[in-house]
Amino acid sequence: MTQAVWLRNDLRLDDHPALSEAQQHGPIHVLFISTPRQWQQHHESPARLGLKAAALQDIADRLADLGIPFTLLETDWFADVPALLQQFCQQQQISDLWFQQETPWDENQRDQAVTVALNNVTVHALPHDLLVNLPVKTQSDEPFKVFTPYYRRWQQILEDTQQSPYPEPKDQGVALPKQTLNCRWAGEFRSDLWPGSEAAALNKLSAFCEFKLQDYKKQRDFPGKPATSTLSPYLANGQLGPRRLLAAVQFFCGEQNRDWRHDDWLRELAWRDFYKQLLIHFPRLNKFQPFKPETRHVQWRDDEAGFNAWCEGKTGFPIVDAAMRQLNQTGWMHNRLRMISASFLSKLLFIDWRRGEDYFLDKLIDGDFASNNGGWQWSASTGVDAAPYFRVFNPTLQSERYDPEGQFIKRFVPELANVPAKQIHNPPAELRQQCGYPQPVVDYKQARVDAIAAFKGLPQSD
DNA sequence: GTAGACTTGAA
DNA sequence: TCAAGTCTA
Repeated sequence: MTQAVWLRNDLRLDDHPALSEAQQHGPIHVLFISTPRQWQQHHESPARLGLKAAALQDIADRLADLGIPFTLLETDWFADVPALLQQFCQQQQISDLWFQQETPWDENQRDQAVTVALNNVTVHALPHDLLVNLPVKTQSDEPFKVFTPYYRRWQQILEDTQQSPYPEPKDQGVALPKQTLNCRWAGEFRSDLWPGSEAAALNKLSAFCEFKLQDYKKQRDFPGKPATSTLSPYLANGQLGPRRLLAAVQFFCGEQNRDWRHDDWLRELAWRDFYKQLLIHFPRLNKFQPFKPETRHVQWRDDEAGFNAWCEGKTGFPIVDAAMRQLNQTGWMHNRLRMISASFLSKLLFIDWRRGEDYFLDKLIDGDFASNNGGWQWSASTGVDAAPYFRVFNPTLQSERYDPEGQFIKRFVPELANVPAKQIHNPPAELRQQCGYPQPVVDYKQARVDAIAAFKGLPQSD
C-alpha cells in the first residue's frame, strides 16, 4: 500500500524523518499543497515564496530520478486542504499519510482537520522539525520561559542522545518523467545569494562550518563582516534538516579540536527550538497577544509618517536606515540589525511591535513566525525572557560599536558614501543637507525617557 | 521559602 | 551604577 509523504516547511530529501520512516512501510508518493491566499494572509514574503518554489522544483527533479512520484496540489486556503487530501488519497490508493508537525496555530488546526477527514487512512504526525524533540521541561514539568535554563537542559539531552541525520529515500526503481512545476505564486528573490537547490544549501553549510564557525562568536555582531551563516532562508523552508546541521558542527569541531557541545552557533539553533516550543505551550503567542499580559495596556503611538520612514530606511539614523534597506533590497537582515531596528520602532518611535513583526514577514526571505515573533517581543519588552523595559538601544552607540568604520552603512546608504567614519553614525545637520540625507525623525534622548515612562505606568497585574 | 540568575544595554 | 520582576533549582 502506498505511503503518502506530505511536505510542508521541510522541503528536503536529506535528514527527513517522514520520508525515511514512510519508506520502511512501503513505496512512497510525495506531495506538496500550495495555499497562496493562506500564505499571503500569513505575510509570507514574495522572496520566501520564490525560494520555496525553487526548492520544490529541485525536489521534483530529484524524486523523478529516484523513481518516486511527486504531486503538487493547489488550493487557496488551509480550510480546503482536508477535502483535497481525501480525494488524493482515494485516487492514489493511499494507506498511510506521513508528515512532520508544525508549530503555528493555523497549521495545527489544519492538520487536526485532516486527521479527522481521512478516516480510511492512517495518519502519522511526526514530531516538530526541531533538533531536540524530546520534551525540554523544568523539574516541575513546566515549559521553560527563560532561555538559559532551557539551553542547559537542551544541551544535556543532546549529549545524552544520538541524533544522526536520516538517510535520503531510496530509489524505487521506476522510470518517471521530469515535471516542470508551475508555481505562479512564486516571487522574486536573490537567487545569487540563496540558490534554491538542496545541494547548494548543503555546500553553504559545509563552507560556513569549515571557514567561519571558529570565529563566529567573535565576529557575528558586525554586520559589515561576512561572519554569519546566512542559512536562515533554508532553515525557514526546512531545506536543511536540524540533525544535518548538528552533524556538520560535530564534524568540523572535531577537525578543529573544539568541543561541539559549547559551540556558539549551535546555541543559536537552541534559540530556534526555544521559540518554537513556546508557540506550542503558549497559544496566545499565535494570536497577536503579548506574552506578558500587562503589556496589552501599552499605548503605542499612531505615527504613519514615522512608520513609513522606518519601512523605507529614511529615519535619519544611518544604521537603522542601512538595516531597513538591506531588508528591502535583499530580503535578509543581520541579526544585530534586527535588534537595533526593532528596538527603534518599538521603543523610540513607540509604534506597536506587531506592525514591525508584519513588515518583517512581508519582506524577509527567512521569515519564520516563531523566531520573528520571539525577536519582536524580546525587543518590545512584551515577551518571555524579554529585555527589561528600561533597556533601550541607542542606535548611534550601537552603530559606533558594531560598524565602527561605517563600512556597512556605506554599502546601503550611498548618500553617506563620502562621510568620514567619525561623523557617519550621526552626521551634523548641514552635512545631512549636503548629502541629501534626512534629519532624525525622533529625538533619541526624549524618546527614550518617554518609552520608559510609558512602561513604568502600567498596572502591575493584568 | 529563598537565593541566585537572567542574550545581545546605557549613562 | 542603574533598575524590576520573574524564573528556576
